[in-house]
Amino acid sequence: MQKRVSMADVAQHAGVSGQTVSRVVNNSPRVDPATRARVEQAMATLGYRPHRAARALRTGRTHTIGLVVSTLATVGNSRMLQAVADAAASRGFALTVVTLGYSDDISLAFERLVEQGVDGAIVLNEATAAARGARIPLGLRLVVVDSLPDDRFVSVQTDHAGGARSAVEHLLQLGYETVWHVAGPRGSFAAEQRENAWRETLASAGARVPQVLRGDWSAASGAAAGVQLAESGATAAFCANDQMALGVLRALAEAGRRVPDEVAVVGFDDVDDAAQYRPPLTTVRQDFDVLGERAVAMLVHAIDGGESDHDERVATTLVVRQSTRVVDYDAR
Amino acid sequence: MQKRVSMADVAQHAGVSGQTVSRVVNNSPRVDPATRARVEQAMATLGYRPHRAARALRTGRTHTIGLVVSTLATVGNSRMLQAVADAAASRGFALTVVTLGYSDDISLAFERLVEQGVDGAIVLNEATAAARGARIPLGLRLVVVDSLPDDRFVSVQTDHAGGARSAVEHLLQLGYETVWHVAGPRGSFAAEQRENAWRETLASAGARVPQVLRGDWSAASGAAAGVQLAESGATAAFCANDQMALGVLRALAEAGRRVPDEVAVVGFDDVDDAAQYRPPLTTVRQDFDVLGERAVAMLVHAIDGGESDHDERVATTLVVRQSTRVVDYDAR
DNA sequence: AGCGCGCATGGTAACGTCAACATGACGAGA
DNA sequence: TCTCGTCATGTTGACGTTACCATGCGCGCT
Repeated sequence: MQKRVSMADVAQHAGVSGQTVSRVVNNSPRVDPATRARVEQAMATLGYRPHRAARALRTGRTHTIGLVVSTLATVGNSRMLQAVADAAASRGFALTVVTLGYSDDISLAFERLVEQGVDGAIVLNEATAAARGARIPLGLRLVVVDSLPDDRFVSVQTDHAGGARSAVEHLLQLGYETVWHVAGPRGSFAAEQRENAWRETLASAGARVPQVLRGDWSAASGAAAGVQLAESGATAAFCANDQMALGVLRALAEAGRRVPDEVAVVGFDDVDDAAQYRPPLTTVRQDFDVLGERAVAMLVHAIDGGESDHDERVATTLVVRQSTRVVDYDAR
Repeated sequence: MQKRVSMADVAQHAGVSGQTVSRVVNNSPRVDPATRARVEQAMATLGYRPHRAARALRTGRTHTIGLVVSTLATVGNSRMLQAVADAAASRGFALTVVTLGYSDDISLAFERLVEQGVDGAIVLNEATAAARGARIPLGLRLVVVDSLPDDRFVSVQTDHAGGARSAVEHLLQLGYETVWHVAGPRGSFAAEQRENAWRETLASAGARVPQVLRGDWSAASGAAAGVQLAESGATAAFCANDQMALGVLRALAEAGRRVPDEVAVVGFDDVDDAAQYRPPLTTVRQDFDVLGERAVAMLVHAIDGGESDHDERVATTLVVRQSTRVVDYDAR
């Protein structure tokens, strides 16, 4: 690796001072167009790249944001990661990823981020409770995705309640007398929101509220819930995510229940695979790209010293496929 | 944010020079145990954290590695990302993620990484060809996952050929006269390896080699291939990944073919969901954790100035589930 | 003509760290 | 006793950048 090109090199080559080069790099208006052109020419010739570490040392800003994520095993988290990565890149921010691993200790993740000198971080975490209790290092700007509102940080969330309501109402409108629910794990904000909305929608429609079944987002846990659904004679089920719905579909098939003829199933997320489940899954689409984009936008705004906005909410869309169908009264 | 604690502060508090603090931080042996204890005490009291940017500026090492990934839409890539993140964290390296987006231009990704000053990078890229042509910036240490050997970088790969062979042999041993193949996209190293091994295994068993079908790793493309499989009367199919197998399973079901009774299906990857496909999928397990761990280990070794090792290969395991079964000759 | 002001540019120091060299104390061997 | 080597520690400067202040020039106004 030959010696790296510094501002001083560019300055000498262009016959100006280092300070002027700095001004060109930072788009300062106080530069004569002719000089600017000369400097830019020199930068191109020498292949100059600003040195982020030096800049960070001087300014205290690293132009790097962190992403704290509990696990990438769920497809939703992976999709969010990609959305966040792209949004950050388009703003010239680097993204560094920290996973929680088995430890639920989010404080540890914060420590790491501070040490790495990120300007701020986005938290994507199932464990709402953990985030609440955690000590947030002073000066660490935070945007939390899917969390209870908190005055220590700004949050962005999918409209889980609205999405769940649309799913349950869809099933009720098709003629089912009630809808069972396969919920996500306790302590997950998203899971709680979806479950509550499911319960409330049933209640306000005057429908019976069955015992809630609970999984951990994995397809395997969905299958376990599916066995129970089959045993309890459920005719319509709303699953808190698509992967659990996959497990439910398999369990129902093993129990000899046909979907949608005997049992209707709805998921949440609309992951790519959902259209290829058997049968293709009716589900509530989350717009991960918008969610990631908003999270980054709000974080960068905060980093630039802007006021903390209000919290934001992103709408969902119900995607109807073949796992739900109008109840055929004659056939029953 | 109050002023950050620097070495000078610790030095003053402990009554030593900054240099001695530096030595303590870097575990230099030239420090008296008593002094070391005093300095460590001071660091703890003041809550000192080394400033990565300053260190990077001085040493030229950022203790950060980059991950270049084409997309996170495939479950395999997400799993790799998690494995790499954990392996990097356990070595005290930060991980920054760069996605390629729509552009196939990996040189652009390299530029970004160099600018961010990473010490090295791991490349996870479908587009083998793109990586070959790309200009690699001088001094950027590289470990490429799943690529043709190249003397400009070290590589780690799953034993795609071995895995594919075990899948095809499994089917042949069950009694099928031949095995169809749903391949991954052209230009993907992994896809090519699996396809070639499939072809060779059939050939050396004296079996007919059917026309290859091709997808793009997505479940939707698998479904398209599944339609063709049904039309051509295939009785056994080996899919280049699990997600395409999911699509194949649905297409076969729609065409009225029962799996495994009429058609046997095998996948590749063993993603978490595969056990909940209908029927549960026989598949070739890739050990993503080992793959990620090895990639990081080799990269860190290279960064520390070690010699480039030979390329490495990680073994696979065939996981037999219900999508394959011994051919029932009587029933045919 | 003299004065002040806006504008382009330059000089200098500092961000926190670490490598290289310098210093000083102490003990062993001649 | 003198010298030399070893070890713990201190001093200095530099990595590349930018904030702050200084400089000098030209122009318009009194």
